[in-house]
Amino acid sequence: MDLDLLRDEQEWLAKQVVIPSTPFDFTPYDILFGIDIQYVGEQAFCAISAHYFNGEHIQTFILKTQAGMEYISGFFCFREGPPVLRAIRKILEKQNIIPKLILIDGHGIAHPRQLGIASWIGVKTNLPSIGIAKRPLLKYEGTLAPERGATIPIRLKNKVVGTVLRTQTDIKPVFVSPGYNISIEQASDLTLQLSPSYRISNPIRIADHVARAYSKEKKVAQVISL
DNA sequence: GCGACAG
DNA sequence: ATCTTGTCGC
Repeated sequence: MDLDLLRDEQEWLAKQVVIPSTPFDFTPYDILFGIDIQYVGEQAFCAISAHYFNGEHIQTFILKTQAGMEYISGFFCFREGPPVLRAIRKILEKQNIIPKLILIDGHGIAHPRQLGIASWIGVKTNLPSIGIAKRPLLKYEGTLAPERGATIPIRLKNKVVGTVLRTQTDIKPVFVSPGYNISIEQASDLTLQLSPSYRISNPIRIADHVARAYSKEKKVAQVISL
């Protein structure tokens, strides 16, 4: 695998990433997607959970497809991106559902080359996206207060690129960064809103659950196969 | 050279 | 991410 070439590709795509400084006005009945993948070897089970911005669950979709390549830290977008893109395109054309925002496991611009999986998806689809990771990729300073809603910034070369966010009191935080076309602050605010009960946001949590079940050959009611 | 390393 | 046992809690 030619990592130098993939690095060039990431740097090229990073130039196309737009991060506004002001929030966008979403409507309670705009639609967002929560996305997660489970792997069995190179088989990828991609689940997409559709929700309204008020949090209400609409529908869940599943697609079994091939991983983009092996996993290499820092190059996750090339493994997870292609399967996700296939699933999104199938929903757009076959289900006629168009999201206003995408939430995905992993980082956005809080990445050494500012091109995590969320940014890759955002650039490829031209849709606003947020990356929410369970572990940091960049070092950060400071101590996070124990209460739900507490935040501290994540910096890259003295520039703020994301937020350490505590979604539940006394529970480990998550690491939020914009993927594409959404502000750092709104990315954090929306993530908190969409995480009413658990550490992981509901849309991603449901996608994780469905992808996990299908990766183990188990069926889940009310899931649409793409 | 050594350690660290999203999912 | 996956590999794995017991265990705590709703």
